[in-house]
Amino acid sequence: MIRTHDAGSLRADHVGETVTLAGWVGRRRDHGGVAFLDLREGSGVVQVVVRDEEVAHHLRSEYCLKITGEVAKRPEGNANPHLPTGDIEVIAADVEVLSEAAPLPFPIDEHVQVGEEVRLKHRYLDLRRSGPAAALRLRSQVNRAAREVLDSQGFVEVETPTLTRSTPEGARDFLVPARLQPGSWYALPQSPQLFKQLLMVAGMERYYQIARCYRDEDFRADRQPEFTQLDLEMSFVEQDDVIALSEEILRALWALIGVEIETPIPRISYEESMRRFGTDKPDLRMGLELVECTDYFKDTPFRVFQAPYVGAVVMPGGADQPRKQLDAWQEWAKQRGARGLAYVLVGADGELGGPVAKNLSETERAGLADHVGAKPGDAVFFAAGPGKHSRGLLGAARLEIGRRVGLIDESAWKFVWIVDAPLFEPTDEATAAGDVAVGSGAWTAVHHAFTAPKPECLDTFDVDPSEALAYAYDIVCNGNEIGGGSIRIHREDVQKRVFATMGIGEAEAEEKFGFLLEAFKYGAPPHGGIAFGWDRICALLSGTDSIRDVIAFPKTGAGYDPLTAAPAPITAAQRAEAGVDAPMSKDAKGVRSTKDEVGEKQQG
RNA sequence: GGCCCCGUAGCGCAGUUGGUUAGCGCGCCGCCCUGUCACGGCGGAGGCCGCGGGUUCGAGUCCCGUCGGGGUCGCCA
Repeated sequence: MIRTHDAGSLRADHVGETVTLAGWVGRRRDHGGVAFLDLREGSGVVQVVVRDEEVAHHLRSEYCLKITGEVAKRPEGNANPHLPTGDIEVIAADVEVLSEAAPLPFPIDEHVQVGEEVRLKHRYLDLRRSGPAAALRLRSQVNRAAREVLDSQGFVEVETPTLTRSTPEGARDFLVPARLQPGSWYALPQSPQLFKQLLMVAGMERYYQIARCYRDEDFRADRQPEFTQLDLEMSFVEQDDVIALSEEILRALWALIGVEIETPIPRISYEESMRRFGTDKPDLRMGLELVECTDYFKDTPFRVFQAPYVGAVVMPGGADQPRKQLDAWQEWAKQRGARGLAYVLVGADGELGGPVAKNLSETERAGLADHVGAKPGDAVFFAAGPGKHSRGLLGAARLEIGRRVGLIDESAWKFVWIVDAPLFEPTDEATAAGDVAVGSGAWTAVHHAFTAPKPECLDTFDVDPSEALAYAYDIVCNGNEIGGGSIRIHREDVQKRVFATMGIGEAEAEEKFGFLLEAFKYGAPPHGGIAFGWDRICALLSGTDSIRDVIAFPKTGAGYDPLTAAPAPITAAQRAEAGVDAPMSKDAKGVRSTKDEVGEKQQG
């Protein structure tokens, strides 16, 4: 090693030692006869004193230096209590410039705000800053902690292919041309789902992988075209086993930031979550639940409330909002595809105000505040219409209210399992939104096509798909879904019935998943697993809103990498060699259309 | 794909009702400074106001389009 000590590790007991350090010039304070350099490297920062003005004068920010000198106690009154190394300094005897630095595109400084675009373009400089660097180091610890838990439980870490056939999650695939078979393409995996099930058939019994996944969809703050899952699968287990293991992993992760998760983590059913919070990923850092009003308004004269579902959510202290702000709520609702957000204001005297109030009957008005739990001074927002949509709107309103009124306990970590989700949902969105039972055929898997029905639904799931519950579980933290999994189908006959319910014929199933169905013929063990959204979990642990902050080299919203400028055009020669333009064979056309159809039916 | 916000010096931003030579802070360059720690002082360089069109006597400012970034809905285990 070029250095003898880590700069950040030096303390008062090193005083008198001669050390050699290597790192970067942070801030420098040149007083003419004496200059102070903040030498920064992975372990931290230490102040170096250079008394030779000839040496110090030409040093610049981010020069990479090797410094030899003696550790000295700082003169009386000159200690810096803000620095771990603040009691001492290194008196430089020799300064060697290992590497000069050009003027920087942005300052490497803690307290200077820099735009994300320029940071990503020079991400290697961004990562010299303590915040971004800490995020990557924490992520490394997260990986280690998970591996320790899984290793102690006898899990086998297996790498699965990234050049593969499309897996059936339902997102768009990234495709890679196959040079040796022009016209045929690999797909990058959306997840290792099928491979991990095959590993169960293979008798690995306990598999895990920190797996890169690829989905070609529109991106968000919490989405990247390539992202990471902690993916695992276990044989001979039931839901409780996977949940127990998951909780052990989560405890180990949150312990890294000094948080103890209480286990068992509470579980609520999908139905209950939708009813109380209007979402399948409730943020339990705040109370304020939705109030069912369908029965309350069953004889209402107000036409808007003559709907299959009417619900409400209270905004504490919302009655004194100016008209402008109440109008803004209407805009807010319209942005989410609703017609508006009906509201009633409860006056200080208990009298109801707002445009909706006068449309209600005398009795309805009398008992309303009581029914929804509103106090004088509160506002009550209503949504009426198809259940799913209305609940979704109220659920979003609940969160928005929480943010505006400050109901969310930002210091809390609230975990919850969402269990007993429906196995299927109607393919037709309009029908689904209307909550109207549909007759036959058009069903799609809520989770994915390999999720087992709960044991009690095993006989009836294809007779009455709307009532069938999935043997699935999602883990939610502070309103973020951070993982989800299921017990899988391991019987060929059940798998075929699920495919049939989804309208996937035998030929299609054979074409698409023939290798899996074949595998299930040879003594497939019962198995189940879970996948955690690793980027999101790391972002939560780092206290950042964007997963880009916990990815070493992230892409922008358009899937562009500002650093390497990928994706980039290819040459004509590359095109020809890759076989991108190979004519489509008749066969290929057939395969393609089958694919499209299946893909569509398996959305969600 | 829809909607909202933002593009002004290397970075962060200001720029009035459309009106002379487009500013401020940091950084950068030069000189000075022996105890600073977001050191300080003096001086200096640095601009296709994202791009294209339009309105106007006159556009950083108003209008249309476009590109880029961020957010959000759709989409997405």
